[in-house]
Amino acid sequence: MREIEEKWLKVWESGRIFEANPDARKKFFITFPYPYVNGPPHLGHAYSFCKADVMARYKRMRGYNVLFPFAFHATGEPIMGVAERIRRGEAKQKEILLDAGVSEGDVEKFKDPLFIVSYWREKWLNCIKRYGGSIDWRRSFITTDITPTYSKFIEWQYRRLKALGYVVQGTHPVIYCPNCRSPTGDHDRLEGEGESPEEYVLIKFRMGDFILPAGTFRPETVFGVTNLWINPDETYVRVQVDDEKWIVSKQAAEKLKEQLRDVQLLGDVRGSELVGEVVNEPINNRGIMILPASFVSGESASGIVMCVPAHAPYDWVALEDLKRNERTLENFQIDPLYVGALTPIKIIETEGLGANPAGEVCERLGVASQADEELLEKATSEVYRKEFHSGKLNETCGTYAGLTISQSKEKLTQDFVAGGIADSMWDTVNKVVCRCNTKCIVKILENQWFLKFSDEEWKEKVKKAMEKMVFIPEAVRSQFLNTIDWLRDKACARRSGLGTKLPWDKEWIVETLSDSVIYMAYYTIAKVLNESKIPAEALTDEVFDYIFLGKGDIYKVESSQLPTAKISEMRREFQYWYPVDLRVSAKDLVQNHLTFFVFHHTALFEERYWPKGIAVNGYVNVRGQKMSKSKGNFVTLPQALEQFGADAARFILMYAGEGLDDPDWTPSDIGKHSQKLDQFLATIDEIKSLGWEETRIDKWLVSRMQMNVRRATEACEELRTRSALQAGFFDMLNDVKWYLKRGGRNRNTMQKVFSTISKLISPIVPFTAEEAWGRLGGSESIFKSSWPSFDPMLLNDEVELGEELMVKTISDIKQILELVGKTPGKIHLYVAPNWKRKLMLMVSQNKGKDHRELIILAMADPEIKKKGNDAVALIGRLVKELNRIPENLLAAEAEHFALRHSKEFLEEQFDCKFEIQLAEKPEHDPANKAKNAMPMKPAIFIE
RNA sequence: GCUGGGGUACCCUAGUCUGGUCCAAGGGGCAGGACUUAGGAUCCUGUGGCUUAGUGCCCUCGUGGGUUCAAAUCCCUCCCCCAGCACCA
Repeated sequence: MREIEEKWLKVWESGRIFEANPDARKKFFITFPYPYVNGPPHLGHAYSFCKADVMARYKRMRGYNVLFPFAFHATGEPIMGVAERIRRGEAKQKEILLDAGVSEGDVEKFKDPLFIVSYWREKWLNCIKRYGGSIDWRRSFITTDITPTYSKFIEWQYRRLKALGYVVQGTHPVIYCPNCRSPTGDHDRLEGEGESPEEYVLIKFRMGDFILPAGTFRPETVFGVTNLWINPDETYVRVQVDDEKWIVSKQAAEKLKEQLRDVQLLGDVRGSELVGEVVNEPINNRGIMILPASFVSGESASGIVMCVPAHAPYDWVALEDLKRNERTLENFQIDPLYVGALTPIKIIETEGLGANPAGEVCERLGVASQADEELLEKATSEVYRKEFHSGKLNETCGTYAGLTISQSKEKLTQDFVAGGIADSMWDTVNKVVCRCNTKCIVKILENQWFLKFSDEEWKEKVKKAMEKMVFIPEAVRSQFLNTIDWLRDKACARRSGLGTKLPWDKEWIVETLSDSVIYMAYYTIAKVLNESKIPAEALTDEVFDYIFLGKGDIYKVESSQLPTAKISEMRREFQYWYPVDLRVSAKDLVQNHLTFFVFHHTALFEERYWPKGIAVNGYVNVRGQKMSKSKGNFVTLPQALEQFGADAARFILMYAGEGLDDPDWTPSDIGKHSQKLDQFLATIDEIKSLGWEETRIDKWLVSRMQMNVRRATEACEELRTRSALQAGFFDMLNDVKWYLKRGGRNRNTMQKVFSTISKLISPIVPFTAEEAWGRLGGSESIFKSSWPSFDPMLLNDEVELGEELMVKTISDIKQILELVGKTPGKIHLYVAPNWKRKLMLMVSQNKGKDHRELIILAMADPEIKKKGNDAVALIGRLVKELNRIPENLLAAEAEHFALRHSKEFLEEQFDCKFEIQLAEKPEHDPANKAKNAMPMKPAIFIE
């Protein structure tokens, strides 16, 4: 197999058959997201890439001029991170590299980020080539200022976006590590994965000059507040916040400082000192008491919580606990009668919940005390869910009565804030800890650069683009549309890492997801840039404007030192290749990269250059599990190639899955499959020894082939590679098997069938297909031949039905033989008469009519009428088995002919004599079996 | 939690939109047989249970209900798995 690979790689390379230049043909531009080169390709890459390669090869054979380029991504933090860790001599990092196959000597060189990039680029390049990637390598490049022309391109992109108003400066809350002094992304966290900043509403309770802001997500509950909770053991502080004096937990004060507040500390105060004080709630100015609760944490929001016992199980239980806890009440000198008199104030009416929803649910679930955290969680979510979905605010809530919870939330918040009785602060619901082991907070970043994805007009444009786009599978469309809706402004610049500097603010580097969205346009000109060694300085904005936007006059693109011929060549390339016809990627990029890709295109390019299609696929599992280094089932592409070879790897992956499913790679199955390919080649070598005799079965095979061609073609169009292999390979070969079994021996037919199979599988297993094509007599690459076409003229229903009849009859005979357990001397077959066929068709065409009607209908036919009771009995049976009536029937004569024609074959199969008769006038029917004959189901008698 | 995709036999999977021909295609595994000195490869047969000179019965497509003459397929409940949820590639 290895030699075959080498051989064809050379042919492809020297024939330059994947190098694409504009010509008169229709074009097809397909791309694969350039990989981030901080490691070797793994099976996940191999899977998505192969899908793209299959499409590229398929389209070539369909007559398209296909451009499939490839490049390498290096911007961002991780590569810098690796270099940094090697520089610091981290053993773990070194081990990771050694594991990935880096030699001891090279590891040292990983101190240099540029070395890392070139090292992995080299590995990738060789690997993709050997894998059979049909790439035009002349257009390759590496991002970052390793390729200064690329940086120029990105600068152009951002200047254009800024001019359009799509890059703006703004403020934004992020989870932030005070120690690292930088935002803490999900993967940078020891704890709190998936947490995001949440905005708490702070309800302002007054206590003299001071405000105690209680944090909540449910501002409506202020109508049902009975008291405030404070943790007596926490430290609180008096602070000046902007122009008000607040009391909040110590931690809250620190957080507020990072949230664009002017915070001045005035002094500490123990939580216990606050307990027993009375505050005024802001709605009706009722005085309510501050009571102690251990479940309140200073870490969470303001450290002050409203108690709403009617609707919050925690509050209800805590209050009940407190009522019973005489010692605590005494300690804090709280009047037990006062506390005892606190009763839940119900503010939400929900069907199925009574006067005290929280209390009732707690009682039902058996919550005994505050210590029952698990049960309390359950109770909370139950009450919340019911109230949120079907609850309505009651008259306690004044003008808000009648609103549902979801309706009221936003309105209440707005009104309260406007009325000065509420404020807000950001925090995370659960604890987040940075990799450096520091607890993170929410910080509001200022003067950050954003892509204005929230812009409604922009969103509309993207939706418009997507309306016309092809999505493979179609199911992902809704996912994209959803993404557009929830997309908010996206920070597009960072302070550190590799990449292109924001042209107008060199402090910032364009963030990596934001510098990789329109580079497909760069591919179209990369050939010229690479081959003509065009210097970066020559690529001014005017040049790009002309090439990509058709703006300006080529003779006036003066700021550039470029010859006009080069500029117009690039313009031509762009105009020819754009738009991108299909972008192929795994499903994890849907909500980010792929959506951004459409956003940027709609912002920058003319409508006719907007992307035309996106194909999305699943994630490769290995032995049923998600691939991961820690599970020890991480498989790199070089390993797979070494072990199985390119075609076997491609075959398995493409057969493993399609659509959004996660394909599975199970090494033990793989050897089997690569043998299938060898076997395929071996069979081709045997064709030479066949003769020229042509029979009915040749017609059958050619007829069957038509449908398989059609199915395989349809599957390729939609990148359903599994189905393509099923139809184009497995089903075809199964038919060949039957053909041979039935005595098919025609060299022409076999040549035709095997050439067709070779073509159908060539996008998936290009090496094997080339080899097969060559052995079948093809003189040049199979990829220069054209895709097989479906020819309805070669379909032959009668022959196909005849074979179906054979298969069924054989299996029936076998079944009987098995039951009887005797060796057959002679087997008689009786073909059903035509009136049974008529009756069958009549019944199946009159579904829904009742028995009587059918009988009347049947008796109208003189031929059937003659059969009288037999016909009536048959109608009864047919109605019962309505769903089993085959759609296509052979006439009795055709059936008789088909069986007689295959008599020898049957005799060979069962090693006994066969007699084929018409059931209507059997010559020999001692067991009276002939009457059982049914169309497509001859009666059988075994002697 | 939110959004999207899923759960089919020993395993991987097709079928679901458009209900009936579905005990449910295909591949793998396993078992038996043929060929071979043997192993490998290849080929054939079998792979829910029962029953029978046949075209039959019962049980099965995550769970539990419902609609229908008829449900893997349509509707509802619940459970479980995967991806994404952003300043990170």
